[in-house]
Amino acid sequence: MILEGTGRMSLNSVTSLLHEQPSWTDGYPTFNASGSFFGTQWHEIHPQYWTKYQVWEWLQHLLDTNQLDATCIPFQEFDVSGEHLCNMSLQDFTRAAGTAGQLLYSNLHHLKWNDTSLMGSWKEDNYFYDSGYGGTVELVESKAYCRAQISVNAVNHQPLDASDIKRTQDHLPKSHKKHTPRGTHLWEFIRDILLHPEKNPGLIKWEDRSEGVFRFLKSEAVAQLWGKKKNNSSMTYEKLSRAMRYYYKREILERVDGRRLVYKFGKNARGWRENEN
DNA sequence: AGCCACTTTCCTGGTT
DNA sequence: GAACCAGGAAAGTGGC
Repeated sequence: MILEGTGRMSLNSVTSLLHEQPSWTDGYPTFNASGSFFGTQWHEIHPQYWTKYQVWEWLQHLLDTNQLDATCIPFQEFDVSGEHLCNMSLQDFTRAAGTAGQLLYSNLHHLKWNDTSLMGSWKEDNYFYDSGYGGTVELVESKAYCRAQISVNAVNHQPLDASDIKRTQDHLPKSHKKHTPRGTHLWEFIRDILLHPEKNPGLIKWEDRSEGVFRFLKSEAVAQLWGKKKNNSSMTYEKLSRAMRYYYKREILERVDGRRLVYKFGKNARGWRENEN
């Protein structure tokens, strides 16, 4: 699993995470054979024993697999251990995360009562949301879908199955079904690194946060991370940047002249603004 | 099977 | 000269 796009955490917790993870200190994540930062992945053990970081991973996994907007889950409300998490009531979840709290509660409930040895397959199978392509899905529609997922899930009190997915998709406008690749697109991958720099520090930074201007600090490291995500070990910044340039025409990115490694989000890029509703 | 969106790969030529 | 930028052309990939 590639660790991209995490939630917001307090500076203290981020600092403690950095201390917990020596391999992180070079500014570019390294992975052991299981692909985990800490040796044991969150889905391999009972939620009761999750560290704060694993709680965080679980939240991120829900966002990633369901292609939910990062604003759906307030990460700062979940700077807690697995034990604490398991003691939280539905009301606690709702208070912490609003409507998304029900989704979180249901998923956690499922994990708590299922054999952890089965979680690996569950983890792979519970991808029940494909985003629209190229950032053309309006955020409002995305949130409506998010609500649809939550309501279906809340009724069942278990992860959505294929029929749930079908049912939910049937309520979507036709445009949502046009092209629905799994996983994020390049611009979303870049956006998520920017939104959660604590996960991959020092790779890309905002130059002008409000204008959506950003700069690559370690261009080849970003390319390698992108390649890792796409299972392509020969990815280079040269090739990644070609894909970036194709975004100009689609207005997902705007050209920034004269500044090396600097790009700017365009009007068709979603989810990068601080208070995007 | 074929279309489509989205890259990926390769390239030439230009700029910093 | 290395690193980056611009964009054409074509191939590859995966969903539908």
